[in-house]
Amino acid sequence: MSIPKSGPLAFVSLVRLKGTALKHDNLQAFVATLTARDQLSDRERDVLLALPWRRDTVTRHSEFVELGDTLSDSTLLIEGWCGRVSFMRNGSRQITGLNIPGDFVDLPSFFLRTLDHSVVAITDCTIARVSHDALRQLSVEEPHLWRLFTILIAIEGAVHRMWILNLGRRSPPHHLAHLICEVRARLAIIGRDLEEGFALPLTQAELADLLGISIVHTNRSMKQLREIGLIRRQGASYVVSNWDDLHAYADFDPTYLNVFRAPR
Amino acid sequence: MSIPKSGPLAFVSLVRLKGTALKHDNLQAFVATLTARDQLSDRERDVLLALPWRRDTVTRHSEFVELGDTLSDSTLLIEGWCGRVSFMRNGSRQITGLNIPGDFVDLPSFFLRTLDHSVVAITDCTIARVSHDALRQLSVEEPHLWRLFTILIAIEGAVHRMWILNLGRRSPPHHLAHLICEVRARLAIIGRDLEEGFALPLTQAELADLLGISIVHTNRSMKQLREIGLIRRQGASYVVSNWDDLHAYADFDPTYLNVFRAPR
DNA sequence: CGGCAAATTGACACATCTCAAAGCCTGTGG
DNA sequence: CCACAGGCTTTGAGATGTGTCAATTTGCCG
Repeated sequence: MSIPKSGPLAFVSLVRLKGTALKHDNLQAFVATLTARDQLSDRERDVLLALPWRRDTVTRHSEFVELGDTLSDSTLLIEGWCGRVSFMRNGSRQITGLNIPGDFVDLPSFFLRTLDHSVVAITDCTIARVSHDALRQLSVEEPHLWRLFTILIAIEGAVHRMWILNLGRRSPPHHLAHLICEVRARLAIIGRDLEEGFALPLTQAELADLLGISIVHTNRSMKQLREIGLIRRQGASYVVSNWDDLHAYADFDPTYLNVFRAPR
Repeated sequence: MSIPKSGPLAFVSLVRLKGTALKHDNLQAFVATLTARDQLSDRERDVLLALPWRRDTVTRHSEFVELGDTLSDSTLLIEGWCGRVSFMRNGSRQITGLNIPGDFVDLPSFFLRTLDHSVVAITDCTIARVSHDALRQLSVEEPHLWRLFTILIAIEGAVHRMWILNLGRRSPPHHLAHLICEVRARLAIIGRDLEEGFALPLTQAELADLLGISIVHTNRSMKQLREIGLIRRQGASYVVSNWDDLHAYADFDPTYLNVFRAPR
């Protein structure tokens, strides 16, 4: 694979090759998502850190993986939120996945070559890229670690199925409530759940694209949760009054997130 | 792993252990889904056939993988259609995936241990089961084959994302049209697309659970496609008048199915 | 304080659901 | 060969849910 000689691609490569080395705690969230499913030896942690990561930052709203790109490296999200976005020809968008720190955002690109969707930064993000070549080598030398990566893909599949259920069979307020529960459960895995509340950094327009409804109706759904007393406003963000109530309302069962540590 | 001594589990095991040997062409569809993505050596084909498959049949409407089961083997679909079904506590169902011959239905269970959904036979099915132990061994001895299995999971993820887009942003008639296009494209991969038409063996009630709408509205959506002239009735089933028109109407782009042969 | 993005609201049109009744097809028994 | 039962499809009518448009309010930041 040769480096393109000119044109926009050359620029892209330059951008991709910059980036600073990774500090140890940059991988904290990633290690947490892995160890939530299986034990990691100290050696394996070192192997992870020793990968040729290239740290980089990305500003809100930038589309750092574009639909149809043929990628040569995969991106790990270190800090911030981003979302998978699918488009239709008529321009409407649907958020098909939400990623938080510790998510290996486009591991699928390693397998699929060309991605079926874009990845957009919802907040400013810190990311780290590794080359597919390095991953390929890892797959040979570290079968256990590699198996865990595959499990992450399988888990994302389970999350996708839950979203399909949410879209197909839950009313917007229930869907929204379920989303809040899921996000909080996933934040808990990486040790970032705040008991007092939750901060969804999503605009109501973005939430609408996630819930598959209009902005106005998103607003009304939020209002409904507020009126039922499940969430309260607190300054700019919201607070969940009682997580048990919200779980019950949303019919939330975290089993699909596969959070249990077992040798696999 | 010992065989349970009594109770329903004993019965289940008995059922699972029966089953006859696999004939060569039973794997035709599976080999086709693999070779649509990468070349397979003759040796690899032999390895696949040599796996300790146990052939079995399953009748329509039976739920042959149940939500929460902890499985010790994975199921390949040889003949017939089945669907992944997710439930909510209130009993409503959502079909979160559709499987046709050649699909490795619960490969995910190998990674997840306990499944987040059920698998239901939509028609009478012929299946083949392999033990997770055999798969584990394969993963060590046949890295290339194994990588292809992982790719199948990643592709299913892409299909899930398309379904999320369909549910969130396509109107029921467009969603239905898209489904028909997808099914036909997937049947083509295994060499079973009929130029003259299509036969969705799904009841309108099942289609409703897939489209996330009511039965009545499913019927009206079908009618609408009929009135636009995209499909015609022919006896009990339907015929697509013009696939190009249907693709255009559904905004169908098969890229997400990842049908191209490349070394991976 | 002014400006801007985001959130909120009201009014009305359109989409979808529910309930209930008919119609249609197919296999079965007389 | 006909009548019938049962499962599926189709239709109508009224109740709800959701979208669109357009205006207003809120909160943040310089």
